[in-house]
Amino acid sequence: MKKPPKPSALEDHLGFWLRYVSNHVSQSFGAKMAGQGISIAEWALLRVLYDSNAVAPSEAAARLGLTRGAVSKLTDKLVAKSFITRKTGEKDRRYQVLSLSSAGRQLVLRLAALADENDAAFFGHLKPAQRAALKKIMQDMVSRFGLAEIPTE
Amino acid sequence: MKKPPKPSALEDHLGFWLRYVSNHVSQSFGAKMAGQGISIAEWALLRVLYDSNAVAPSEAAARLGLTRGAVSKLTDKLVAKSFITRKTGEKDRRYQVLSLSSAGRQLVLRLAALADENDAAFFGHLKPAQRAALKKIMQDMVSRFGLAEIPTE
DNA sequence: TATTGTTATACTCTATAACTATA
DNA sequence: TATAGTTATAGAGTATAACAATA
Repeated sequence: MKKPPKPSALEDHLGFWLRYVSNHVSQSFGAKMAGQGISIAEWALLRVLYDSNAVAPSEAAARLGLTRGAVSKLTDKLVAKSFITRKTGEKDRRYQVLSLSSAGRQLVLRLAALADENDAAFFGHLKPAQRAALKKIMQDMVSRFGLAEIPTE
Repeated sequence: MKKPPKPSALEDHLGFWLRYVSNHVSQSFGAKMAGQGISIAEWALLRVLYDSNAVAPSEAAARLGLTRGAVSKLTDKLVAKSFITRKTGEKDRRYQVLSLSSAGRQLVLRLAALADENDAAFFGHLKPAQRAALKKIMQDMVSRFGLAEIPTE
């Protein structure tokens, strides 16, 4: 009697476990952001603008790995919520200048605190050495494989 | 002069790095599946059916953390591709019985091999002890936080 | 009534590519 | 022509909830 081949199970893969945990961490984070009326993609854009205020949409798109169209829509939403402003460039009127409003700047501080909180809730129980090792492995992989796109999902 | 507060950066969070890597691993895997004409969600359903052939859609939905509606559509697609069959239950005609066709069974073997390949490509460079530690940490988190939904994305 | 599976509808997120205005 | 931003369209994936068949 021939026994059926036994293909690997989902749980045999490290990628499965990584995704499992990562999905939950992100969902939890997404829920915290949603509680503030902000999507994760919006958060990423806000965070970019906090670091270098006055960024053109095309530049933001490049940094976030999104299309200009996607950034255009994110911008619409954030402008509608008064967290950012959008002005036409002075020298070259094709460009726009995106900047955080002061409400936007405050929001980023609040969201960053939530991000810290979320990370602590999931990883706080690990020993510092474990956290460091985990981070190092992930960062190594990013450079080893030349992984490009930043997670915006 | 008051200096602006410095909120944590995206890269300060372990969750960010986990997602960064996980996204790439999954995208790569998804591309391999797509090469076989199968989505990741379809793959997950196929894999469930391989383990216990003759599963009701509602049961599959429960195992995968999807709605019955979602499973209904996945089933449509897989039946159309002749990888699974769908019969009405004999005892209780409300239930259906989903089973792999022999083509489906072969497909699962092929896909599982691709999954192995994908995992090896990303994690093969790690030392066995590192892989084990990584897996352990992830599994610990799953049980520690009672994370329920299996990743189907 | 309760449950299974189906389906109509909607929503979110994103991409592609055509379009407008500016250069 | 070339580039920035916009927008029309589409597609993937999923949920909600109403529905038909069956129990």
